[in-house]
Amino acid sequence: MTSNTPQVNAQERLLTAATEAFARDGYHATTTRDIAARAGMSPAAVYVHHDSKESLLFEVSNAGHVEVLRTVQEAAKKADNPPDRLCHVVYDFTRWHAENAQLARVVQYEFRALTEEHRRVIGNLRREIEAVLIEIVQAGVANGDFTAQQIFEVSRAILSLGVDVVRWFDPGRSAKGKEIAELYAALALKMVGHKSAEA
Amino acid sequence: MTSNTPQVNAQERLLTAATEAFARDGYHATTTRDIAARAGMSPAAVYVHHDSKESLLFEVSNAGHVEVLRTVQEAAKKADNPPDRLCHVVYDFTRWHAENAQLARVVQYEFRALTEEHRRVIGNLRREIEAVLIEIVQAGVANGDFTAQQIFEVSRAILSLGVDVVRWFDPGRSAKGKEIAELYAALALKMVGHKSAEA
DNA sequence: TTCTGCAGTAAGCGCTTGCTTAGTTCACCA
DNA sequence: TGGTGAACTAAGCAAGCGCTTACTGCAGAA
Repeated sequence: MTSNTPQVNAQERLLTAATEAFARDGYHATTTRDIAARAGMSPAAVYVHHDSKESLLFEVSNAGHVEVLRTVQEAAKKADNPPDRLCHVVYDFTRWHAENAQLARVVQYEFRALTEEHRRVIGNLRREIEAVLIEIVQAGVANGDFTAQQIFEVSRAILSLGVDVVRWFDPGRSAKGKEIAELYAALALKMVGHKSAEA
Repeated sequence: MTSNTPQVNAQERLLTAATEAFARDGYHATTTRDIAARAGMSPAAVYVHHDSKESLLFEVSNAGHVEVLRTVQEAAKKADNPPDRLCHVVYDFTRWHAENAQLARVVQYEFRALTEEHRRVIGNLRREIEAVLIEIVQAGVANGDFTAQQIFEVSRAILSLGVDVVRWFDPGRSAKGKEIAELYAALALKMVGHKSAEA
């Protein structure tokens, strides 16, 4: 790849640059000049492809949330009994947050920087993501696999584990994402009161 | 209290104003003019009492972390067997995050806005807070109360529950802090593999 | 060869930022 | 009464912000 060959198109390069910058410094501490420099362009080039700094954030956040939703929805299809479905969802959810640390950081920490309208869109995606987990816990309680009393609260607590990974995870120094994901899947089973979840 | 009577001294008023503003908008989106206005002063008055915007953040963050550390240390003294100590620590830690939502938000979300030097100070406090939990889990595993294999990882996961409360907790609409704290204490017992933790 | 339109830039506008300066007010004390 | 120091402010500076404008270079169509 020679110096003049663009690696990918400019729009995609800007989204990658924005993700890196927002993850590193946070939305408000990132300048449009930072983003442009990371993408190898002049500050004005940002506005050739995107309406505003906030719309750049929205595109990143939206893409990230869609990825998470798709990830948990597909995980939920990997088994048909609640305990195994729960394990797959928690495992994939957690692993996604560890292995996509930068994007995950933007997804989880920059919600409040969005405009009210964009917050509504992202809020709906978040509710869909939660719903996948809640539905599994409900099914497990209904058929006697789980003994949890407070379905919504326990579901949210399980998601908290994965979400909080982005706060402390360090790709270099932490355990591998797979290992954390495996542990959290096992913890999730215990939290919902799965029969054989005490080892 | 008449119009001219200051409610508390100016320095304290500024810290309260900063906490509110940082919690609402985040550090980088808060202006020193916001803070001054909330404290009922001119923008310049901030600098009579504090060196910089960042030092204001540090004072708030430091005070918050010290409160958390004291809270968990005192909770750990409320019992002498690991299961009860774990319950007290998780209960008080979680409840603190719910009932001090604004301060907790600054504590958990603005760490990266601190200077490197201040991050070191706060980092040490965070390690002390974690250590209280880890010590209890270790003691419980040592004496056979708990069966957890990965002590550090499980301890951090338990803290994640309380930390993540600040992301979704809404004093008006969520359940009471006490109820969440009680649930999380029970979940913590299950997570460490406490014998009678399956209900 | 001329025209069209898109990608990109240099320059900079209007505004806001954190913070400073020079000055005022006022309680307190010798 | 006059002096001192602390609390506070009006005004504003230098720098940086998001974003715009007016322009250039160039690939492809006519």
